[in-house]
Amino acid sequence: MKIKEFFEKTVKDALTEASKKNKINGINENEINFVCEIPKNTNFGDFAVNVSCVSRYAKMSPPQIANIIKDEINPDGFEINVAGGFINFKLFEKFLVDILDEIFEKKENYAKSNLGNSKKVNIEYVSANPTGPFHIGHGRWAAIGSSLAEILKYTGYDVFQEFYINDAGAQIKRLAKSLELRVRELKGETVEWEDDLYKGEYLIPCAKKYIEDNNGLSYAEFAKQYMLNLQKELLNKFRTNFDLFFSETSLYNNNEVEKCTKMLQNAGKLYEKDGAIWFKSTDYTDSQDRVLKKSDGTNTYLTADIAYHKNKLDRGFDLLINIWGADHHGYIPRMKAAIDALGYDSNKLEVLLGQLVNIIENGEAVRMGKRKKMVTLDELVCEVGVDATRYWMLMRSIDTTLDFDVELAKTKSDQNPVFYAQYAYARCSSILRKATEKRFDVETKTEIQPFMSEDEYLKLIDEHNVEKLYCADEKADESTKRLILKLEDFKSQVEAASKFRAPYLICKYLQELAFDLHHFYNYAHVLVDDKKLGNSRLLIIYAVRIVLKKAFDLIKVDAPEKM
RNA sequence: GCGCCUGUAGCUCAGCUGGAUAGAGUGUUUGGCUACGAACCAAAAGGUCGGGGGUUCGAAUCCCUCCAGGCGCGCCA
Repeated sequence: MKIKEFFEKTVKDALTEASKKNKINGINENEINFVCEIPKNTNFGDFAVNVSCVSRYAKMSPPQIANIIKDEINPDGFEINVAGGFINFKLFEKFLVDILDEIFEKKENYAKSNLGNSKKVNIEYVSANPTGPFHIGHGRWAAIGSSLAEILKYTGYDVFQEFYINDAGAQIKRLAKSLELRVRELKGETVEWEDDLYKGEYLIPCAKKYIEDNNGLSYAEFAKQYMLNLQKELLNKFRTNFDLFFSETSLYNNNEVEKCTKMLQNAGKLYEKDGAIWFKSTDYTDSQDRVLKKSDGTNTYLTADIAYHKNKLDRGFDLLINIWGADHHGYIPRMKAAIDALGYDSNKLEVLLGQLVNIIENGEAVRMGKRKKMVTLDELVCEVGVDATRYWMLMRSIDTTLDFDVELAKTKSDQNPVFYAQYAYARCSSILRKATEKRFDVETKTEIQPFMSEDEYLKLIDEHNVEKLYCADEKADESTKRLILKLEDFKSQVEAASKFRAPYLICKYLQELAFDLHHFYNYAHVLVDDKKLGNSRLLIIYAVRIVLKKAFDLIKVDAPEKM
């Protein structure tokens, strides 16, 4: 059990007891939820529970209530004091040792949970058109989707990751035309480009390949495959691995679009107007009805997408998570309407709306667009690296617009917070290496023997017997306690990241844990002569390293042994 | 006009299931390497939590309203 939950329960049980003894009256236990938190001012204690919320039922002042509850608690392993409406708890060493024990026992499974109860989740993200290279915005969805998938898996969901290829529709015709023009250009022709074509230079190498060997494929097929392969390569490099690339065209080939439309018709949700077929989405929460079949006989994007969502639901997923850009927000009601109209439960669709990424160049925001030259995700990754790019994309809540200053990212990449956290990991690794290496004593100018032998080290880790956490140094002891409590907090953070679909919480946690480690390092020398103390501190470093590694794994960022 | 998101330190952002003196990074100023990595740490300075109402013992947090910015409101995808 998490420490916070333990104290919440402790207080609640004490309240129940006090109520039984009629020391407190008038409470409705179901309505009282205590929240345990870490006081900002740690002089009060390590944890605190505010009991003021009881006062409105009990008609007593918060301090009175706090004292009554305090008397009902039998402190074991901690001490209690009351200040105002707060009951403060100060932990004894044993609590901290228990935390370290748990980490050593669970190792790379520390903080793992079954929150998701093996629920089958399909998470769909990026889903770009195969008409051009990814821009920086796609990088945000790739980073968030792939990290969220890791977090959900770690908290007990059965996760399936999917990429929807928008390979049908008018944009593919334009792509084919664009390739054709590039091919003709390469052959020496002078061609005329219409405004809505893809004039980006990325089609030139594609055209060269086409001329070399097109395998009998049409311009459309060739360009589609070429672009999709480029996208897959980059996703792979960006540590974003999908279980399935689902083609929109396949829905047409398998008649699924038509079948799905027919189902809507049978449900009485379609009508004809102005030569087009409309879906009566206003029967649900949409603000207007939507066209499924245009008057020229072709389907809209929505029509195939509805069939796609039906397909996903038919595959037996309990939950569909889609990551969409905020510009698609108006699309949610019509999709939910379609799911309900088909007889499924639209609550199974959960759309995470991510605010967009602004590119800042020379201090000005540049509007994104595929048809003009701009920084691609690939270029960015080449310049600043996968780790920094992923971290940058993840570290803010998806509710805030991300301003991506390309110049800053390129020239000052070592200011990226990811290095701060990675440094903490490298530092831990270094200390653990140093423990069994010979060292140089600067005063005596002699070599001194290693802190411990390899065998002793292995035995220490294996037995992980923490004998002495505290010394007489107040700063060292304080930083020790703080660091270990931060390790315990990882469980809460992973759970919250999963529950709120918020990978940025892991980044935030990494910053905090790294800070506590650096702080500890500054005040508490690890390899000290006091063997019991030194061994215990070495074990703390080892535990920190386990937790840092796991946090990095969840966001798919490297944890370097050296930097 | 309607819908969603945002407004907190010079800048970038946490905090938003209501609780003790509103936090971090960065920038500025200052101090700390002769033991395990100074890519670090410590200290100072920096705030009408966009404005105004309301709810209550208590509001950055909840409700109402106004203001400002972003995005959307297609027989585009």
